[in-house]
Amino acid sequence: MELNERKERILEVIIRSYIDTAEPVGSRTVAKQFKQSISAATIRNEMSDLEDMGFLVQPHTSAGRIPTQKAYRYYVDSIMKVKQLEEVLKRDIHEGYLKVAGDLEDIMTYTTNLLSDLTKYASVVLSPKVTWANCKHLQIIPVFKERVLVVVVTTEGFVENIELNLSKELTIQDSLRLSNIINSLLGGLHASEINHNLIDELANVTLEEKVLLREIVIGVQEALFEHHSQVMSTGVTNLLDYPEFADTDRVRHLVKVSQKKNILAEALIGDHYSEVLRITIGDENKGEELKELSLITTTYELQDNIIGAIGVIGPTRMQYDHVSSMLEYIRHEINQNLLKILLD
Amino acid sequence: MELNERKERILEVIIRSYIDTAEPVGSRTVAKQFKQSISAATIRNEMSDLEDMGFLVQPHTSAGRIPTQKAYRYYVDSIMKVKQLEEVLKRDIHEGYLKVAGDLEDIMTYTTNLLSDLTKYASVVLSPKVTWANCKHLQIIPVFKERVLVVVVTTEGFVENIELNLSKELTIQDSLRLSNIINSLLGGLHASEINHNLIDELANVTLEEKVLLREIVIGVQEALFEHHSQVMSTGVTNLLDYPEFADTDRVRHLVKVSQKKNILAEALIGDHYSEVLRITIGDENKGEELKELSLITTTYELQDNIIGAIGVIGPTRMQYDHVSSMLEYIRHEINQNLLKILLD
DNA sequence: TGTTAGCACTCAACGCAAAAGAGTGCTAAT
DNA sequence: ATTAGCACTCTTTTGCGTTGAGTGCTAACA
Repeated sequence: MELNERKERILEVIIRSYIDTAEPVGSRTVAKQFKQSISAATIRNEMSDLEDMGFLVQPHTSAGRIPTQKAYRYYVDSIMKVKQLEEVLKRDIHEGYLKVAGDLEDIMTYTTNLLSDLTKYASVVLSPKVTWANCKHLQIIPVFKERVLVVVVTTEGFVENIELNLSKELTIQDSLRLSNIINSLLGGLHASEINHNLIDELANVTLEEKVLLREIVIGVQEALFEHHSQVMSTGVTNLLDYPEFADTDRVRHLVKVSQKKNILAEALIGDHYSEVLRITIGDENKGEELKELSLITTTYELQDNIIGAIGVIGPTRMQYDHVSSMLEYIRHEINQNLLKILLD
Repeated sequence: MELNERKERILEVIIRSYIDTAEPVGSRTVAKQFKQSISAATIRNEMSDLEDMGFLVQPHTSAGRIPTQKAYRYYVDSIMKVKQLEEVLKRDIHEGYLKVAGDLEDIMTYTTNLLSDLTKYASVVLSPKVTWANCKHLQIIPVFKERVLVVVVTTEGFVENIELNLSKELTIQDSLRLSNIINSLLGGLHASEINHNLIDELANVTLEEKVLLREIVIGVQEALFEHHSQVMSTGVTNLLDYPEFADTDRVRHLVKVSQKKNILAEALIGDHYSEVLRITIGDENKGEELKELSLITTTYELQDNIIGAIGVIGPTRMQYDHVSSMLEYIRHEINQNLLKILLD
């Protein structure tokens, strides 16, 4: 749906104002922004049109108008421009990353806090998922009786712990030998090539060891498959400060959402087609729980593979432009930092 | 401060009623509980006395009275009796633990949920802290360049990961050899005996290896020292249902507290003198943030060492007796389960 | 002397109506 | 097509009497 220029400008003013104040916007307020070049009455007519077109609604007859989700969508698609972050801010952020560089977990926590601090909304960060396909090295450590700990290290240098119960208790020697067998396989082959049959055909390995190896490989594969990447989130308390979350029911709902890591993870994963930034507004969100919120997400990469995502959750009247710039830059910083870890 | 029997009974009725309803209690309400054996007027006199003594306050002249923190303290110390949990409930809880037995993390999450579900308050669980003193086995795994992962396994079968940056990159062989050296030390000595000097005096170890060993031991010790035990918490949303948290400011405050894991951890650790249960009411809490809440905590043990704590956070008008019974029994269950893991 | 009935008094809470205020839609003039 | 003017609508605020729960005091009573 295309709008003529004046309608578009009016819509923009209304959206901007509503994002700022959370108050319905009246024709006079809009007129003031136009410095008397158009009268309030004209704007009233235009606003009435915009309402008919589904861009605005009135909470009640004698109130101003507020933007609909359709309006936000139009704003995000056609009006808003994502600016570069100011240099000062960029520098500050960059310096922050310098301090945490090197440690993946630190980068992730720093990012989570940074996002919620700078945007004043809630932030979600999905840390890289360790997958069997990237497995480079593996270490088996006996913990207690038949229980062992398998530590998986990926080619990117990420680490994951998996606890398994085997059919037999291992000595330290056993565990070293088994680790060695798997690691020498990993040295020559790609992890995905290691399977059931391959283990059966190994030479110089007793039948008992084969059983254990199979238990371990399958156990690890299953665990990694089921294991979600870590979801970190902060800043729900930021959201509580906005008037739309003034009543207790909304708060309760919000707190519950923030605790359901899986909902957040799902929302963050979504489909990232070609665009870098993905913005979903209110109902556009998959989860029922996020219908009254907006989400802006982006991904981060290592060697052209998407390995995680970061995002910001806010009210539908979110500062889309500002948050977008922020995410774009922070995504860039993360990519740089991950690369640095890899090449260091 | 001692109260005569009648005052004590009146105070008890008022506290019970206020815990139930969160409404100020009037003389007539109390009189009804006494089945006309005392008149409302007499109770009014007694209540006036109790107010002078600091056990009751009036929100305003024409309202009933509500208990002060002093009253709750008196109730907890001198009136309340901690009953045994009903058998049915005990059985349910026990069966729940059977399902998660074996995995420490599962036990902890189950406990957290159980506590908040049963009490309808918020629960906090401090999982066992891995300390150097209990270190039984240790495994060094190269991750990337100079970065290594050290996996620590304690005598209790708990596991902790520590990432360190060493001064030199290790090969897999190096890391195995270094792990072996430390593990053979751990085999003969108690972990606390391993220090700087001991490493210097080792035979059959090159100077370079000694440097690395020192880096590792010190790095692990520092990391374990700084590493807090994990804090888990649920059920803040439960608290939002109570009328005392109806206004938004309180809610915001509450949500913020629940997110500050360190405050919760500190509150849980506290000083557990001789008593099993520790009850702190309102102002008695250390943190400024908990001044309007009450806390009941208890510890759990393994082989006579306190290794963690569990607790419930609620409004000051908390069901002290009920929560106490609950905690007492759950503590018992945890102890049993940990012992089972150890002996399994 | 301790207990109780009775009564005047206090004060939050509730309901209701009037007033204020913000904003619209319509009409008629430009 | 634009605009000024105005009646109309509906929320919000304010003020005010009413209600009701609960107290404290006094005087009578056991």
